[in-house]
Amino acid sequence: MDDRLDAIFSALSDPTRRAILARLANGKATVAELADPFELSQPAISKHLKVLEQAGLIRSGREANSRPRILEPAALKTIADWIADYRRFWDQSFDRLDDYLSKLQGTEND
Amino acid sequence: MDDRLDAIFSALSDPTRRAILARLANGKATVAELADPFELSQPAISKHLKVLEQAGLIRSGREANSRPRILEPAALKTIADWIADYRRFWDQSFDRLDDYLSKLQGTEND
DNA sequence: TGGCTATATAGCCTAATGGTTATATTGTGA
DNA sequence: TCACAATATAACCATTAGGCTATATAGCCA
Repeated sequence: MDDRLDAIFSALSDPTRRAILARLANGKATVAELADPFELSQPAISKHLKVLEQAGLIRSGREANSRPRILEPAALKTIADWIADYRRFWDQSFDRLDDYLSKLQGTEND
Repeated sequence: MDDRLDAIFSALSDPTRRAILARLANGKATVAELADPFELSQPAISKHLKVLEQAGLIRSGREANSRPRILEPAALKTIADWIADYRRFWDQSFDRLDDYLSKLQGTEND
């Protein structure tokens, strides 16, 4: 688990990779499409994609001639959960919020 | 802002540094106390602390002969906010939750 | 099948990271 | 003030990361 957190946080520590994730939040995209906004070489982008994929933040698809990437939200949830343990330090209303969530699960989520 | 995110995510990508934060979640601690659980040299810990401090995740105090560290939650909130933009991808009840938060701000937070 | 398109891999370079030991700095208290 | 305790800094080393160019691979289509 420590290793997963290492990989995910490390992957997110690069602005190019975060920008790639932001792009993928709008839907799947090919490597060429993902590379387009940057002044980096294609291999550099492929490397970034490999880092993201190994961290579990994205997945590769298969479509005709291309290998489109899609977002893999579970990895982001992993670190969101990690951060949640610290939430009480900055969010005073967190306890009430947590109560609400429990109720929501019990009453509406069926 | 990109630079801040870089620094914070990068600081969090190391398990030693995350363990240090976890320790500081229980309250302030001296460098010696923070170093104790690890088999690392004292300078190695000081380096980690410097990384955490430069990322804004901790602060140094001054107390007699020692320089105790304390948690600085704002930096964690910074990345929590970043992740929040992706929350919809894994949390279906997020929209309702968001509504609730707005109401909470308006009615109870005074 | 041959060539084009899309992407991946290899090999190289430089800079940054994380560790070490040795040493400097700073404050406390006898 | 002197010595010790707590911490920081310096100098060094090995590994990793992120970039590049050149080249390999894989699938589609004429």
